[in-house]
Amino acid sequence: MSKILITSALPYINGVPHLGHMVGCLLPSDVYARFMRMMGHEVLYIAGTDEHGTTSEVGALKEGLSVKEYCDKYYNQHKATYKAFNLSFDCFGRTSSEQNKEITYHIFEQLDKNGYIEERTIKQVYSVDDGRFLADRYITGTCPHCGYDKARGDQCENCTKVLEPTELINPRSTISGSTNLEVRETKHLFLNLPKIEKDLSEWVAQKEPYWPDVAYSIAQKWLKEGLQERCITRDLKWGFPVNKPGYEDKVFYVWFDAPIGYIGITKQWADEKPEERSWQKWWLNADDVRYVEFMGKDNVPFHAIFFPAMLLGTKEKWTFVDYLKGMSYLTFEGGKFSKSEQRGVFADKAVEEFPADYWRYWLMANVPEASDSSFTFDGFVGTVNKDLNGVLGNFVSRVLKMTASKIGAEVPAGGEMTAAENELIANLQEKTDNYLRYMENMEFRKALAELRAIWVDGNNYISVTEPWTVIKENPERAAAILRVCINLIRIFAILSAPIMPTVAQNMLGKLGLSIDAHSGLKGFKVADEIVYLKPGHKFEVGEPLFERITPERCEELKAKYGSKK
RNA sequence: GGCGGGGUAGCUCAGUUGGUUAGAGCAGAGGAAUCAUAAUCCUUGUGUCGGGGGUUCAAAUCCCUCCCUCGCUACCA
Repeated sequence: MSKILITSALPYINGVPHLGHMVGCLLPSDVYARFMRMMGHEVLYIAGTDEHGTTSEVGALKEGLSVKEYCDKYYNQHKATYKAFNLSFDCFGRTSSEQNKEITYHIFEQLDKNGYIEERTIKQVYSVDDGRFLADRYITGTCPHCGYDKARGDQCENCTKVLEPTELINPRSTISGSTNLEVRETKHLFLNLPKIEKDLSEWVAQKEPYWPDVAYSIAQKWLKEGLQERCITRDLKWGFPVNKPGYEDKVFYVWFDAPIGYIGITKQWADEKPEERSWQKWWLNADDVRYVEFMGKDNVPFHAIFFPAMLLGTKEKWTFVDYLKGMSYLTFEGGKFSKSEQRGVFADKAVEEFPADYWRYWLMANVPEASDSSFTFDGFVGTVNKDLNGVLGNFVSRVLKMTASKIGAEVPAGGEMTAAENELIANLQEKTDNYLRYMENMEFRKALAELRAIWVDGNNYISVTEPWTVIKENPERAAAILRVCINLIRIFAILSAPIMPTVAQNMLGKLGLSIDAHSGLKGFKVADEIVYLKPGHKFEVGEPLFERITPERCEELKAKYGSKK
């Protein structure tokens, strides 16, 4: 057993996550956490909301709430949505917590003490009417290159040219529309990344064999171009006030305290039961911890470069990421998810339409590992009807109904294992080994393809052995076949549990078992598991595991969620 | 503009230390079976591997170039 620390990139507080967010980091991290627990490891699985920054302040303004109220509201919404998706966090915390403040201050003090913090005076656009400095992105104006009148201060979306906000013609505040803007000087703190660069390069270099290509190449790219000093403070109200004399009216940049949030949230978790939990055991001088991070590809530089640099600069022995799983994006019916355009399925609506496990299965089977992948309702409906209803659900149904009607609602007695069973066992063992290996390596698409192939073997076995025919002349043999099939249901449930926890429990429930009572996945031996349930063990047929989705329903969904522009 | 990912069957995607006839699932076609949710099982692929050029006995894979697409580009997070 080893200690596995798992984090998912922290979703930003503003708004409801859509399926792309779910599959980009939250869901795969949950599947991995559940899997590693079933493999017998000590897992700590941490996530939470990322709350600071201008975006929350503006969002709160629009809703007429204080920033605190705004964040409380959306924090609860996030939490409820993830619960509905069955995400098994050990703690779902917040970057605005007192614990995170404490650790952010500590890390800053260490960086300052070690000479990595610099004071710089910069010029920035100030909006007099808004009473705040504006980030480049919050300034809109006419592009000097192409004349597009909604160009942002950092880049023109029309001609894609990178801009300075001062280049814009007729600049105005995106927040209020005010044109009463002026450039003011303001003093800020910078993290001296060039001074840390050498240590960081050495640290990245030793990671090469372990990181996925995407993550490693992105990290290399940043190092190759050379790091610049990075501003870590902002002129805002919502954030942790900077704990350095002369900076009391400024806060830390959201990206400074957000990754520290992983540590801060771990402390939130520990503080719930201080007598038995310790955050340091996971984060400081914790040689026995393997740390795996999940995130979208846009987040890789922050996790591969800036966060490790911050930790290196403290000269303390923090837990650094061992494996960085960077995901590509999920598109919706070939386009982007867009809340403003009402395109795409958002997580809270998704679980109102179908049980979470339908989504969990489809998303994990199509997770964008190597490149962007595309959600389509046709694909989703096809998968639910074919894989879940046809292959898995129907197998459970045909086995239990046949046994109940022809023999009785208990595991039948009699008969022996034959060559057909030995072949089945060998076949399943090979596929199970593959499945476990893929899951351990976080190759989720391959893992799910293998899991599906395992279910297919069940239907294949029953087709070949034809117990419905055999029972007429050789009831003993039919009993042996159906006994194997009922045990297959249990095996399928256990193997599927990390991906579809509720379905797995439903399957085991039919057999009068609980998910907690199984023997785990480590060293899973099909030959042993296939004789686990003995003759006489009662079961109930119950309701079908899944519901089919009709073509009409599919069309309704497409219309409802804006598949057609 | 710069950098990175991707472009493979009708659809969603595997596949590069260069090597027989390029694969899977779905969809389509044919068949088997009738225990089961009109479910299942088997069989079935004439693909300019984005275009062009090059290296090589041999290229989806390596090199050059062009096109399309997604992302990043340090003050969105």
